[in-house]
Amino acid sequence: MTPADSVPRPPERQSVPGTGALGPDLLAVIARLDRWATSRAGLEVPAAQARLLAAVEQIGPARTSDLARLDSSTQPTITVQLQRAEQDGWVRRTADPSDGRASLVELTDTGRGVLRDVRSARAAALAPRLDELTATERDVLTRAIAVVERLLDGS
Amino acid sequence: MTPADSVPRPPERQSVPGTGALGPDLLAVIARLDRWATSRAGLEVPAAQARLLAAVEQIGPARTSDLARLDSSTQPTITVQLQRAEQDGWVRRTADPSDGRASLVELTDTGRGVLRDVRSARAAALAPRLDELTATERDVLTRAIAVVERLLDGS
DNA sequence: TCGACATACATAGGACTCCTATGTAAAATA
DNA sequence: TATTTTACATAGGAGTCCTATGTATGTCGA
Repeated sequence: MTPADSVPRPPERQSVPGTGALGPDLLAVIARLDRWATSRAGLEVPAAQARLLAAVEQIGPARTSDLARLDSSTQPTITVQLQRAEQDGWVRRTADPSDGRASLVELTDTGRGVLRDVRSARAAALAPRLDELTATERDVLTRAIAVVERLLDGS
Repeated sequence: MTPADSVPRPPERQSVPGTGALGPDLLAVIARLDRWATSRAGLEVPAAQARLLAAVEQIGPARTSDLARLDSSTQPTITVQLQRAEQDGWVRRTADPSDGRASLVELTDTGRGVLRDVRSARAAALAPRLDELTATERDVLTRAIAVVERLLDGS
């Protein structure tokens, strides 16, 4: 019988012992940062379009449903966003030679340019604040990015 | 003279020397994480309402415009969200004794309960992935949260 | 080979988010 | 006290994103 057995425990105060409030804190702060940066970048490109372009760039010629999965979205949502992006000439769709139901989506040169512009607008919005951080703090952010990517790619 | 000094550097590849692609990378990954977590938490509470409750909790009895500023939002947006939250009994508004135009918003007990539930749902959504990380990785995230908070509070 | 089921995408409808423009009343100021 | 400013409310519209459902193609077993 270990001492722990005889000590009455207080009720569990966290549903997930070991991680504590890390999850909610992390989500709260990223939501704030997301809104902060979005409101400053003054993007002319709708956010969902920008995310779509980044997704297409990342997984190359891809199907609608693959893009939906990458973006934690749904197929109908991506279908509609793809229609807009195609109309704007930002992506190109070709029939999938191996599957008559599917099409493959890829960026056009225009789309690549738009994506580049979006990224530099975001960089510009955030840069002044990043410059005020210490090198150590920036390093923490860099490493955190890698951690979150690993967390997201877990499945 | 250190060896590093004698090594020819490649040309700057980013338009923001010193910060590199940190800004866009950071924003891209947090947007992904935000969507991922939101889609899994299966919240019954709309996201904007949850953010509002957290804001009210954070700055206590507060005015509409103070809440808007905290959330990088606008006064009309917060006004509407407050109306919903008040109808649901999540916040209470009292006249500001020192200013007839303003009212002070605070959480009700119900609102506090809702906020607690939202946080535990988010914690539960993220916990399995956080548990797969190493202690070092979780520590990086904890420190990154503090860094981002400092960055956001810069003004 | 044909029917049944699965898969990939399209369409429809609705809830939610959030902005700009503008109105109203109270406060502050000249 | 007249003017301007401030705090909040209202209106309208663009965007986001989901579930439900329809259609066509692919796949598989009888």
